[in-house]
Amino acid sequence: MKITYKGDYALKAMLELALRYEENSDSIIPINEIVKFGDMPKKFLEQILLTLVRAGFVKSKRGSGGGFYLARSPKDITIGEVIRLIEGPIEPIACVKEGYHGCADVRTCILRNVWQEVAQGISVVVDTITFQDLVGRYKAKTRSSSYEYII
Amino acid sequence: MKITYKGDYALKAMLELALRYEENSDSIIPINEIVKFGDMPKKFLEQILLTLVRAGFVKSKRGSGGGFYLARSPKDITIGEVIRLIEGPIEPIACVKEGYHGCADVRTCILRNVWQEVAQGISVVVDTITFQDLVGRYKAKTRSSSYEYII
DNA sequence: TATAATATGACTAAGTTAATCATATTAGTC
DNA sequence: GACTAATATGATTAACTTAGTCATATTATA
Repeated sequence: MKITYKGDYALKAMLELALRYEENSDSIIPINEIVKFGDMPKKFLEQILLTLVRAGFVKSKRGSGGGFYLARSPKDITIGEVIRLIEGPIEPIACVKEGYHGCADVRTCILRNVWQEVAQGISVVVDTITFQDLVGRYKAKTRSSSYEYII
Repeated sequence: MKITYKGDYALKAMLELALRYEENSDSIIPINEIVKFGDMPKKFLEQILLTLVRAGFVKSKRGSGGGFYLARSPKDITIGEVIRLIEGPIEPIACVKEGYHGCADVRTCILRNVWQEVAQGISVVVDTITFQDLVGRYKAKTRSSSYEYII
């Protein structure tokens, strides 16, 4: 039931871009700034951002003055989409065969149903939270209790 | 968000023991019988059963005529307990420091909250389903649609 | 043209998973 | 009491994944 650092980094990077999108939807964020807040290895983050770019969540601009920015509004991107991109399906176990109809054995089948229910439980959370929501949470937290914010 | 084969095997073995417990709570099941239904490598399953024994879910009897059996009634064991034993905490990311109060950075903290919500969603499923429930599902399936059962 | 930035592919160390192998121990059965 | 069927346990391993690093190419701006 684990998420990898890759997924954690991807969400943190997206959150940073979403925060900047809020300020100014045209601003381009160099990777160094994302690294600065997220405490992530730069080269690893490059790979992750490349994946996000290819999937159409993020756009990039090369050359000096270049960087990354959200391709869509934060309110139109759920964290579930990003998690699935980086981590694969949220179902704990995928059925091995494509286009299968029922499992070979009832015992196996019953456990598959459980995994589907677990996936449902996860989906309810991650497919309803958008990056807009996270930005909102961020603002609420920094406004109401900024003294908790340790640099 | 994956479960490993180890966890899947553990649940399948427990389900088998629960089915047998239903029939006769005193019966001892040799590992070969568990293997037969679960399509699991025997030696790997031995390791898993040993973990289940040490954790108190299962008891074993050595020697000829020996085998494994549930230590408690299936209605008193949730699948969440077994999942946690084999896979570790269901929280997708554990907070690094013990006894921490708040995260070092608000962005990180917000994502931690999301993981907690995901864990909650998983918990609602796995901590309410007992092996008794799985036995019930098994019976319902084999009764109502036994023709789907392919050997 | 120099430079600041991303793009991309190849490579790698460390850890995890899913086992296997060898051997010890135990408890019935003949 | 020897034999055998079974679990107990530790050591080892192949394959895979994770979390990176390294080297180099490309691009755009100043």
